[in-house]
Amino acid sequence: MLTERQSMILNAIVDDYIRSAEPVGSRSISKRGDVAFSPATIRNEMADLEELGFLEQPHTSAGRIPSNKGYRYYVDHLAPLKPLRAEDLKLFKQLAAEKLNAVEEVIQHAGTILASMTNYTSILMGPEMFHTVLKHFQLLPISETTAVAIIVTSTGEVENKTVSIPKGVSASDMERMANILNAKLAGVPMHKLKARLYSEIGQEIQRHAEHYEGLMKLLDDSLENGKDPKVFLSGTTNMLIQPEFKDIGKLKTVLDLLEETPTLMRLLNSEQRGIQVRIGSENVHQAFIDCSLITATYSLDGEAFGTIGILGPTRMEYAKVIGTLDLLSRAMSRALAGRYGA
Amino acid sequence: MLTERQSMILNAIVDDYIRSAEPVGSRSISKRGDVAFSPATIRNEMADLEELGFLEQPHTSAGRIPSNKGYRYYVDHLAPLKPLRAEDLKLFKQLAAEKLNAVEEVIQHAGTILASMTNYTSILMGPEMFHTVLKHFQLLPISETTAVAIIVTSTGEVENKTVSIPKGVSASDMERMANILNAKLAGVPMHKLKARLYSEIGQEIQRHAEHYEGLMKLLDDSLENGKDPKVFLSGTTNMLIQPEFKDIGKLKTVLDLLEETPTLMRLLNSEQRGIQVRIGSENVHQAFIDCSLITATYSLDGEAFGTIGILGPTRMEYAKVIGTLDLLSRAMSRALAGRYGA
DNA sequence: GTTTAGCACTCATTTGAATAGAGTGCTAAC
DNA sequence: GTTAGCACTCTATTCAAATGAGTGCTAAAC
Repeated sequence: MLTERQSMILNAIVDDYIRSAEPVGSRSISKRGDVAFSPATIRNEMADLEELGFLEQPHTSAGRIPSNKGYRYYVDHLAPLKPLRAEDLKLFKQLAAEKLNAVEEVIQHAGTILASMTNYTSILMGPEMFHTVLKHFQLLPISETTAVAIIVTSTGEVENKTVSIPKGVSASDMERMANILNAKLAGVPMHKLKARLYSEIGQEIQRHAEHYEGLMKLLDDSLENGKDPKVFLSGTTNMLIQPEFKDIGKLKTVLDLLEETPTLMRLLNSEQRGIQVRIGSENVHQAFIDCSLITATYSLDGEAFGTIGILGPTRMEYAKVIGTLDLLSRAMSRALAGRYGA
Repeated sequence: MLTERQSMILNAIVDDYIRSAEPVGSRSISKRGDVAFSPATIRNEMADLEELGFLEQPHTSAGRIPSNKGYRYYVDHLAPLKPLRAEDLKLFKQLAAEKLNAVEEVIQHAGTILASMTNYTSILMGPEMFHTVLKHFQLLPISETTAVAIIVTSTGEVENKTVSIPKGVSASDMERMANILNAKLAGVPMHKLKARLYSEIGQEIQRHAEHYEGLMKLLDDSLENGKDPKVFLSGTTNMLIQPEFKDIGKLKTVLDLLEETPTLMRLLNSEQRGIQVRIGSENVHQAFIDCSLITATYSLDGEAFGTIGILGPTRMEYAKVIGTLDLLSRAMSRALAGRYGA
């Protein structure tokens, strides 16, 4: 689609623009050395590239900036990942070495590493609960009217929810319930718990206790939580240092969206494994129109998958970020592997 | 210290400035109606007030703005709290009515209400653990090498921590440990748990098991968490809409500090009960030099205290915020009262 | 003695014109 | 096909003048 030279020039422009955040002119490209043509020649090519939609011109007498299409081409034809700097690698090693026990700790730590290494905002999602199974269930009375339901999953995560105790249900009732649940539901995937509760536990409970309705309500409530993976953010304030967000309005739109966990989850989610780059308007959400979101997936014992991502301006250091995400997602998969059997 | 008239004028200036964020001149005060003097008279008083340190002048030909001392006077002589708007009261009623079970849910919800009502940033701190006592302890093996320690407090909060199992410790060992802890430490205040572990549980464990060192380490680790109250933020992006933070540098300083939970906790903490106003440099932390922090305490069954606070620019709607905090802290105390016995 | 009208003065902000500079597009020469 | 040269466009900068909000002071009015 593009000639060798056009490709080189586009590459040089994107590179330059990523560094400087200023429209780049023909002269500066010519001087870079890697494209040994005169400014005039480069100008001709730039005009063509603009016509093809890879470049844009803020105004007639300015240099060119990459369009979304331009970034897309750049990313798709990115040179092989360059190795990370030694100091960055050290951080990864630390992650692997550090004795982090719960999955969530690993994730959170990875998030801060990611944000500090890239100077962008990191968004990490815990593993989907698809392959996570119930390890232990407990129902603990706190007062006359309330109890705490505790769910421990195979990944070591502990979910809890306070529920109210229906009238007439005694502490021993609850203990029996918990025992039944543990016996019948341990090892069942989290997202199937509720269905199993009705299909298998229902009649059991009817046999053992009187307050069928109340108890079922209690258990149903107890299992309510813990299906949705959590979202961890780090480095949100890094957004402030990007010149494209010196406009506070734009900034607020983005930061506000970052607080909306459910929307964020929808944006991060994708069936696809591996690295994914969404540039500018490729992001469905209006608020991310000036942002690029790069995500990678990590796995937990090759089964459950989680997502790690970086959000930055479209003018993002793609090469570095993609390389970092790639390595970190592997590092995470490694750090998590084997620790938590299903 | 100030004459009646000076006081009125200062009041008018602060009021005006809070609304407009612009230096206010003698003329506009004169036209307000509540200070029926000519601009010239008001100018004289303003000059005096400036000399006394209550006002400042950005430059010679500008109006005056309140100094920290001016705000302080304003706050200390604030007119009796005006009643909230009907729609705001409705939000409070909702808080009380809604069936929120865990203390943390109540706090979090109160935080969002607070932020949306005031358009500032709300900072809420859970009740200090001073009067919270241990309700239940559990140690649950997850894999060969790791276990989850679960601590349930009298307030219904569930803390959990993943710990590694020392070599040679069996599942039954752990079960016995948990039983001992429950028997001996239930009802003990959270902040005393560790001390009691060593003073009372030590020899007990020595008698029952072989791996004394490993077990003590395990239990010590398990109790590590859960002493510190949590901090909840809401409406951080409201900071962006304040004109005083259109300077991104300043903004970042503040937002960065908001991410530092421990520092935040230190800033919020105070022995004092009731409402407290810290204006500008009265805040110890450099980052809050242009901010005011207003806090109120709520109680949980009259024993444990938590803090709710609002962070905004020094040019803050003090009357409204103080009124809101006052009512909300009472509403929270009410909403929490009686639900969670010690 | 207190209050106020009047007025000269100050200083930030706005406005507009002139200028500089970066970069382009086109043409003609190499 | 490539490049030097040049006219042209448009933004950003600079500077001076105009604007206007607001003050401080003085002298008159109450």
